[in-house]
Amino acid sequence: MDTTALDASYFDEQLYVKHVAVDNVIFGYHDRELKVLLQRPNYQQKWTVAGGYVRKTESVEEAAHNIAFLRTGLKDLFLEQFRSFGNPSRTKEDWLAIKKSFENAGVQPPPDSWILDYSVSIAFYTLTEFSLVSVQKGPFDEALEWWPVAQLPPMMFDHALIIEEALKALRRDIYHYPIGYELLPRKFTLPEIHSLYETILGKTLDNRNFTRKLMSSGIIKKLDEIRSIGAHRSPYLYKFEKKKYDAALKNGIFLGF
Amino acid sequence: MDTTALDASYFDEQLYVKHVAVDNVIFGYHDRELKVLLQRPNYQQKWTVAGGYVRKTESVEEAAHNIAFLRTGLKDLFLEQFRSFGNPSRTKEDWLAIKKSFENAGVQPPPDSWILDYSVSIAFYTLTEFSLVSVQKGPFDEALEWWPVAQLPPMMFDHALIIEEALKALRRDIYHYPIGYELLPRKFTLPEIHSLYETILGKTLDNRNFTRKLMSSGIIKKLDEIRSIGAHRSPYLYKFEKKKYDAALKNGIFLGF
DNA sequence: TTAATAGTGTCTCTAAGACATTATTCC
DNA sequence: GGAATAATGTCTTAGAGACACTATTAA
Repeated sequence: MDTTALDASYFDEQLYVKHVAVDNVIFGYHDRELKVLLQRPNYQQKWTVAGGYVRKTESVEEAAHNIAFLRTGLKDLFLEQFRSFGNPSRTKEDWLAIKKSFENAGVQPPPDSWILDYSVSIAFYTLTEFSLVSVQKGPFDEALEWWPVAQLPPMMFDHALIIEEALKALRRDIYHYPIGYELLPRKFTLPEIHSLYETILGKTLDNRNFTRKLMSSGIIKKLDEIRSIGAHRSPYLYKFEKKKYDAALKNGIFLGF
Repeated sequence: MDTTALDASYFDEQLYVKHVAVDNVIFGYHDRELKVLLQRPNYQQKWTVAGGYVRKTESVEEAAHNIAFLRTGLKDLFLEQFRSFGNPSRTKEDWLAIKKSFENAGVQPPPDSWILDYSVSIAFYTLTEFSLVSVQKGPFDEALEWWPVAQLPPMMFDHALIIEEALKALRRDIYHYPIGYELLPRKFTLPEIHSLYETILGKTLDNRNFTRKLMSSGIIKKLDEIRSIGAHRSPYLYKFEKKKYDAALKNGIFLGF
């Protein structure tokens, strides 16, 4: 939230639902690291999660999808609402900096704009395959970058907390949904998905037990292809079984790693 | 939400965060039934969940606690935020009825009041011990009653959905938190807690396995007392082990029933 | 003694977890 | 053949789930 506030159209008080923001923690996976897509508004030192507001004609879920689309160019990403944040002080401290940013951008917010007031943020997280994303910063962002969740830059507002909670929700959900589908390329190797789970859960998983459980769930399938890279044994490629995957999404599964 | 809107002070646009409502699904347990505390506004046929708005000086969690306190007279109840609801049509259909209720109550809302506009509802559920509650209806409620979740009356807005989702969240959380503590009297019998879990989960649980697992978790403790009722063997009383219970709340446990 | 409900023990089977060796590829 | 990484099988153990009888009370 709060960031895309810099888009001038947000001052249109008829278009948006006042006092309600949507923040979307966009996760990506690359180089054996879990990353978050963050933006830094013009003239700001601190970063924010991808955010925006809710049009009066759309649902909060649609707003969250729009935010993801704006920054990644991708539609229909996996998206989960995990919590809302609302208290009088969560944004106060950083308002002045934000206001300055408005002015630096040549936009003069009305002094009593609702954007500067108490606002509740409905937080989502989104999963996306890293290589598909070509990040697109907004007109008022100085930067839009992937950051490793393990080493975040200084964050505005309560956004460090929001990311922390998103990560908790992701770690909870990984046991119930086949998360890998969203974070890996269509074809992937066992070591890749193994490393993904280790990264997200932040612990090592025995490779034999991991493979056994994953295969017995039936959601991935071995292909008759090999990826040749390097001076060592080449790994087989795997893909998700769409049917099993959809069923798992819908009904939940239990993957007790 | 939406209901306590009938309180005239909600028209004070300075006091409350506009467009943000809090709905609180208050669960109680009695007579081997899981119940929800519902209110019916004056002159309305349909019922609503306990709800209200957020003061600009408080957090959404505080608002939810206040709502629970207003209706039950109890503080510090177990309270979980489980989802937010926001789309353009969720309340539309029932606005006219609500407006009528405003007027019947002798209160004339300004025609463009934010209360009638798009509003997002942040939904919580609360657990409370049935016998402790003396329900207190608000000035604009015609009724405030416990209803069995299995047989709900006609509900306003999307409140049937909200209750359904609250129940899903409760069923999810029952595996991770020692829910019984909030819904049972301080001293209770094994058949009582057994029946509580069966009711919430909507399935029968083998009494021997249930007892074994519950006791091995250590969160309840057998007392040296018996409750004498009826022409049959009298059950022992149990109580929760506060320390183990607090640890379970904080760190989560796994009760795989 | 009977009717009603409370309380408890054992067996089986599945699956989680611990653990180490062999296989492939390229240099 | 050596270095690097991929792949795979077995044993042990804990716990989930199925199952039925005995104990207590009061009428």
